[in-house]
Amino acid sequence: MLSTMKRRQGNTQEPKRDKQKSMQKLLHSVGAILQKDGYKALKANNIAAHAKLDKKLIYNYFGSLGGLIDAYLKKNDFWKKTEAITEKVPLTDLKPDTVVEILKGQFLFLENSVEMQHIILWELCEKNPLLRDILEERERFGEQLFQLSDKYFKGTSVNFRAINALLVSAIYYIILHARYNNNTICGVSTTTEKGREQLFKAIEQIINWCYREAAEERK
Amino acid sequence: MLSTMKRRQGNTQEPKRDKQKSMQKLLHSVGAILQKDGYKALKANNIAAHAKLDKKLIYNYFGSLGGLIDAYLKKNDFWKKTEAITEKVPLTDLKPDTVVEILKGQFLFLENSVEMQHIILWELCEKNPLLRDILEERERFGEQLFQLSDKYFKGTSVNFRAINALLVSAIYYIILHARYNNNTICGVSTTTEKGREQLFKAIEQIINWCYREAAEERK
DNA sequence: AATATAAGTCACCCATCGGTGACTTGCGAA
DNA sequence: TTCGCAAGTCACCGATGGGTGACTTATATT
Repeated sequence: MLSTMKRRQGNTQEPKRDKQKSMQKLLHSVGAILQKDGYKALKANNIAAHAKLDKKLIYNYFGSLGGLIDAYLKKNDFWKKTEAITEKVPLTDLKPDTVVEILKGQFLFLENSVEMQHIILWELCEKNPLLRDILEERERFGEQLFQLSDKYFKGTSVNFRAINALLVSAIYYIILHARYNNNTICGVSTTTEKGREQLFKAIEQIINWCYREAAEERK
Repeated sequence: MLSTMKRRQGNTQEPKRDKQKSMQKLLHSVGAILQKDGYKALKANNIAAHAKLDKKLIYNYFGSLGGLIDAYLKKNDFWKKTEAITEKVPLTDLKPDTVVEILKGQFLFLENSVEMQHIILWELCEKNPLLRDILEERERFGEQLFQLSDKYFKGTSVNFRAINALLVSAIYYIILHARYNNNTICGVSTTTEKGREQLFKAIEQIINWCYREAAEERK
């Protein structure tokens, strides 16, 4: 006992057989593969090879391939990643500029997060209760934001939630579309800086129209 | 010779070995499977089983599984299916109501065409030159429409193409999303009649804002 | 009726998939 | 130092994937 303690503390070498570390490696490999090749590449052989472990360990530790992937999805709260966007903006009011900033932030975040793209694509392609949980969490967070905007639109003809649903959906589709099809949508390039500016400006305009319309009706 | 002719004409039975018919069967099965189970189910064994033919014929007639699928995509001009939506509307002018009708039509058509949903999903998931061709054809057709709207928006701050790019993208995403996730987006249900009405109204409002803004700026 | 050829059938190849039983080996406790 | 057990290895399973060689059979021509 003393000898093993000594050896562990004496040199920095870690034990070669560490269940916890192996589990972490597998979970990490799920994320890496998801990011690199998408959810379709999440195969037992792939993951084990990436983690440089035997695939048997997937079944020893997580029961099944699905168990490992579920564990990965549970561990990483993806909605929190999107929540981080709104950390800089104040959460007391929801002025037009703030809304536009949040939507732009969503666009830029999603554009840079290949992993998030794959998860959204995954949600569109397959029925998975865990993926639905992620979506519902995201909805709950969004609802908090919308409650701040209610004072502007209550009693007006502007359905601010519906308009944002359209804009958020548009952002999602456009980014997914741009992954493999670098052509245009309605003549607007989705991959160039110029096209993105056009889209941003359109979003800004729509949001401003919402607030203007609501203000006019309330006069 | 006479005997065979007689047999063919005498009874209505067709020859059992008909290359053209077998090819048609295979092509038709591609469509049927695509509609029923999506592009992921387009396997050689599946298609052959559905057509009640040996899978060898796929390779005899089309060279490969990909060749068969490509032949199917070439045969069916999918953009023409979406074009049919606009057949009822006049193509001389593009008033707000007409644009709204076209967008609503896109929504309803896509909602009912499972095959089209699968093709759009396919476009998002995989790189395929033939699928890109379909998209480009669709773009060319859309551009014809937008040229009719230029007189309203030229020289104004309204980028009508960008706003329509957002709305069309939103429609696509919302319908794909609704396939497996019957929850809400930004609090708006995507599967109920009520939610759809909210979205339609929002689309209508945005389009009207475009024309109003352009008219005001031109005064 | 005989025959050449195209149409269609069938068994089989190899790669990959998720998953497992039986084995070996390193670690920690006594 | 010994020893039990968990950690890890490895060969292998059945199912399924795309694809093919060699065979049989129907059909049109002579």
